[in-house]
Amino acid sequence: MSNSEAKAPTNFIRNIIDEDLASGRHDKVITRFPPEPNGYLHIGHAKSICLNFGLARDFKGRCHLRMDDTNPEKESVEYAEAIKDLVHWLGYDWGEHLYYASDYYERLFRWAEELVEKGLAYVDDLTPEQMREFRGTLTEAGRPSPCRERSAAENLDLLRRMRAGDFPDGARTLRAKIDMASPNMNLRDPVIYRIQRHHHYRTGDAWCIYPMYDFAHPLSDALEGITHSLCTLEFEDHRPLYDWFIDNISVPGRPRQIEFARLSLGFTVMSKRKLLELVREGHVSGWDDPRMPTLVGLRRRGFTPAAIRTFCERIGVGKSDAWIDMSVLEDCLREDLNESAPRAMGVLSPLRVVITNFPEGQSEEFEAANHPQKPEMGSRRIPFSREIYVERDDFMEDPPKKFFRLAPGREVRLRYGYIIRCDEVVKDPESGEVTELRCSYDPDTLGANPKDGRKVKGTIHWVCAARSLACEVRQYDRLFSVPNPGTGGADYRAHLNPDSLSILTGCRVEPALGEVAPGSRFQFERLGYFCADSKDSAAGRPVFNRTVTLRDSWAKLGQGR
RNA sequence: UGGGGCGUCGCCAAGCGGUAAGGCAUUGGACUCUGACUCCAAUAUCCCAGGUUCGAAUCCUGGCGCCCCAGCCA
Repeated sequence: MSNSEAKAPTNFIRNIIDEDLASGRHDKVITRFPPEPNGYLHIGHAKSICLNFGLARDFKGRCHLRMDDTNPEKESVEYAEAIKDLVHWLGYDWGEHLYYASDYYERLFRWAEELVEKGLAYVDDLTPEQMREFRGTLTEAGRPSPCRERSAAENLDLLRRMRAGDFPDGARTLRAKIDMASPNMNLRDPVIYRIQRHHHYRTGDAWCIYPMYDFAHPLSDALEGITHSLCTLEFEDHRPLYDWFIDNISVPGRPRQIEFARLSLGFTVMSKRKLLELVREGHVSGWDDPRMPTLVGLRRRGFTPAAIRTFCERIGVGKSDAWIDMSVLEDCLREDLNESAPRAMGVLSPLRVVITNFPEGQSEEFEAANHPQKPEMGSRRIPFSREIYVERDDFMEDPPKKFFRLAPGREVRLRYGYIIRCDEVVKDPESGEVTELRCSYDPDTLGANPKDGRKVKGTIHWVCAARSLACEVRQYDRLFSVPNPGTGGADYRAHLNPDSLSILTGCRVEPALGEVAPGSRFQFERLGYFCADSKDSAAGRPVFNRTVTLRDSWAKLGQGR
């Protein structure tokens, strides 16, 4: 990892860990990333991954990857495998410490029995509706279930029969016996086991009862020797319950739960439910659609793991609801890509230019550096001939002030090549559209400034007409047109940005780009960073995704495209 | 009107009684065969009101605002 990632900024969790280490409460740091394999990881998960694995790295501890798979209805191996793949892609390794909550089912069940034996849990016969009624409301205490005072022996028998399959789904639950009048709803005798005959992707049909998150999580943490169990803010209210289980069950460890604010990014949505809907309803092409905030989507878009790591570090960790601006992510990306991406030239919207004083049938090759600041990245040869393509946006018939590009009578430098002057503009007689520029070049300006001292301020990218390659380029923009989709009573789908994808087919790139490997990234000079699509790009027929544009101070002036 | 949190520059975020770090964004300017990169420069008195103190963003009191909780989801 690069130097810029070396010094992680401090945050309240690091402070807590420092104190725990100083006070002797813990002598090591073991964290865990506990995804439920019921969906694809997104940038919000990346924050948690970087936090947990980053802490473990910095404190010389370790971080476990644990599938929090306690709800067979929603989970699958596909998701679990994708999670492992993406955590690795992000640059983290759990070593030997891959765990599954489902591997703890037997142990968890024994702990449930322990609770029953201690008179701290009971089997309840209430229906879901009744349970809701008995639970009370935010301002009124709940009432005890008629089953609350069953004997330990009866409860133990009932619990075992629940496991044995003696009762239908949903007929009974195991509940912790805590306090039906607690102002904290989580303490009003929470359910810890439910009967649910559903095939589990790992345990198959071995179980017909499954533990709830609140029960399984703290115990799994304790079992693995987790010292700091980090989760998001909405679990703050669950901490007393988390501690209750740790306090009342003979577990081997004493993990500490700490909550932090989840990540919210502008102009996108992050909930698994919404992301799933976007996929199912076809608003995007799939989980890996380059417009999705999923890690598979970002990867396909061309994001680098390092950029995402830097981002997670830069946004910090706190307890206030944080809305991060997309520009922070984009800046991290540009910072990384500027360093690592080789330069190339591509013309998105080609405009034919004929160099009238350059001999027909003749051609030249120019030497072009692959990176302006990094000679070690080498160079390549770029073909040039009488006919070339330049970007349509780089010509204006009636240019405003400070337009340093082509215009009638104006001179501009061809990147790595000659200075040319626009002598004539050819238009379609019917539409009036500019179809071609006739220019002349100054033969003395290759790698040199004009001898007469005249200044040519603009440099534009271009490509040889004959020796360039046609290709498709997909330009992506934000998926939603408002910062917080779904506000103001509207359905978030109403805020989908209709222009989030535009496919350009007549693009031209320099010939060297014909055989690029899928996934490889380039900076198309003056345009942005692009990567060969991992699915649709093929040898001789490349397809590029625009990862992110370059900063464009011209566009900022409101003059640009 | 129950409980749990949060409130420092447009967006994040340090700060933990001693006189407001940093990043992104923004605005000037330098440099430039990418209007990129890089580089300089500019920009807050800390939700409000009282109080304690020589001194408070940091402590106390009272307000105000926002978020979360009534799944046999996680």
